[in-house]
Amino acid sequence: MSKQSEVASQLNQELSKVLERSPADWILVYLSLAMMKMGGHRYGTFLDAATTAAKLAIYSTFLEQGKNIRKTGFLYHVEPKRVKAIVKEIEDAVAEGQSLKVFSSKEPFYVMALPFLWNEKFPCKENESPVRLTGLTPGERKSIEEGLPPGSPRARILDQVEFSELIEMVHNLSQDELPEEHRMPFSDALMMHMRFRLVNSGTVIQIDSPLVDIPLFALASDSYSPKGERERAFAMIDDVARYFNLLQAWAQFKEGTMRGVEVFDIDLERRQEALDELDVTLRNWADKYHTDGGFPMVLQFAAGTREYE
Amino acid sequence: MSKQSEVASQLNQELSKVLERSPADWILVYLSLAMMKMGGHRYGTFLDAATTAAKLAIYSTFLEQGKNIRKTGFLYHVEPKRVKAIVKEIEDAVAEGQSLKVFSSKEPFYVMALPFLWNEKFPCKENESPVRLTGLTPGERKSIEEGLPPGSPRARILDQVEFSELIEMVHNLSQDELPEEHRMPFSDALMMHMRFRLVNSGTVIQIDSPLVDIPLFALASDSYSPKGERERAFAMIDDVARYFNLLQAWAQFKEGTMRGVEVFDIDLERRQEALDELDVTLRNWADKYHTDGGFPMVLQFAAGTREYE
DNA sequence: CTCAGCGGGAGGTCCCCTCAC
DNA sequence: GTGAGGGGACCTCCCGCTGAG
Repeated sequence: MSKQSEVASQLNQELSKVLERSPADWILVYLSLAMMKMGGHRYGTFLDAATTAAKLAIYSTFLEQGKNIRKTGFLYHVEPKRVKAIVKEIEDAVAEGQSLKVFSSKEPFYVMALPFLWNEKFPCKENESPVRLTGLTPGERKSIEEGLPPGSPRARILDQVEFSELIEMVHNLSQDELPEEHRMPFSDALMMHMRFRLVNSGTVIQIDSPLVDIPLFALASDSYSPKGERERAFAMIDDVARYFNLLQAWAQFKEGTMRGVEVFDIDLERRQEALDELDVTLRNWADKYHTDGGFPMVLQFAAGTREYE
Repeated sequence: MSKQSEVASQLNQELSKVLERSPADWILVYLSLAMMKMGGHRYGTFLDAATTAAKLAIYSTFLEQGKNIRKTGFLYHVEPKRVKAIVKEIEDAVAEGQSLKVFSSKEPFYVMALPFLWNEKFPCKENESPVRLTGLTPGERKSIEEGLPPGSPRARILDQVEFSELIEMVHNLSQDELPEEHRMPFSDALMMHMRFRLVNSGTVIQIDSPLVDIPLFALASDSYSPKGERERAFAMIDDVARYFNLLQAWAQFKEGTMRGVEVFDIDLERRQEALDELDVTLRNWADKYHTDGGFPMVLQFAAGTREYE
């Protein structure tokens, strides 16, 4: 964790040279870090989601311009042919339901669905040992079991073949929900990707026991819920999306919307005091004006070190 | 403006079906709308910027994983070959300065640079008429001049050929700053794109006078500064980037950082009162703790209608 | 001026394979 | 395991062209 933070700050310094503080670029970078590094989405998934967003911007302009393909194409430097294809793609998606390539969730499907499928396909009965390898003494089984971190759910420990089967199952399951056009066939590369991701996210633990010469895999978390930095990363995305939504209303001069930025310098010894007071003040403000059954409102705020100018 | 808002809200409703409220997807959509529709960036520019952001996430992980190409590739389902190319690309960019494809500014270069180049290449002297077409009576010249909106800068009015020349010049100027690898040759498609964008952004006005059978072009704003909805759209991007930056510090449990969301319902008659009070309260809070020469801090907030759950 | 179709090239994302350390 | 190389499939972004309303 601390190593990650170090690298991150080092990276930020290097990037400031390259990006030269264009705010939109920073938004994209923050988002990619959150979705790929924290969420574990594929590189291609991020690109697809971004492409979809850009297509929606094109479609939006297409409607505004009175469904004029050529004009829309000129405005964004896109071929009329391509504009037409994009419009058709989106209209089909609206008509038939989900068929655009989007993130659709904070983490990839297989990361979230795997624990359930694991217990379903490889159940571990009360009186059985989670370790089912042949040629092991009860003592050796026990030592492997005890090698697991405390709090691990009671689930069977799989060998590489079983684990690969499970991954293929969960992959096929995730593909079932997708439309025919953009399903991905299962491949070794995909398998390795999912395996690394599951281990990296802490959902699965890989055991390289000296007792057996093959790697074993154990389920590490039963119901899926990220902790700590990962959990906050997801909350961050939620907040930013809502905040963006609020500011968009503000940018359109909609009534009942307000935004503000307060820039100031503070004595570090009073910083925590100030933040605590801010928290209380805003809660009181919201409480003061709250009316049951009233118009739905939200206030978002964030305070911290000023890095931008 | 109102037509745009109508279409936008109609679009939003359609999109909610398709996107199924994944917050990261919404962030991308908001960003694409702001950069492409408001900023006037090309479709390809948005895709390139998003790709660059994803590459940076890969590079970041590459460093964290001890410069292990293969592992990085598995984590994001990217070929080792491609990882290597991405790493090289970024390291070259850091070493040699700017060479990644990014937005780099809120609006494309040519939109901002054109007014200056216009006055430089086609100066309009004090005692000359801005209209330089042959075969027009002084009265006809005057009627064309008076057709311009008030507040237009004094600049020569160009015919289609001159305008195209000017566009090509500003395009070449913008390409000079780019590295050799990804320069775009000038093309008719690009010319039409820039022409539509300049007119659409209000920087240039197209005059289809009945007196002449060819379209004329007039400069509409001298120093470039967007107004109204466009101006707010850019402020919005700034705000979101800073807010994202603050939340990232919060997600990493950095000290002196705070974020909050207050959800409440309000009596519509008291809404404006509440927002005004909020504004004053937060300004007072910042003033209260401000210390000259202290630690740099920023507070951001936004309040409005709650649409998300 | 708009819409329609055709051609081509370049580069990227994906997949698989082998070989040496 | 890792690095480094080969291959091919497919899609998308760019460019150019011509012809029908």
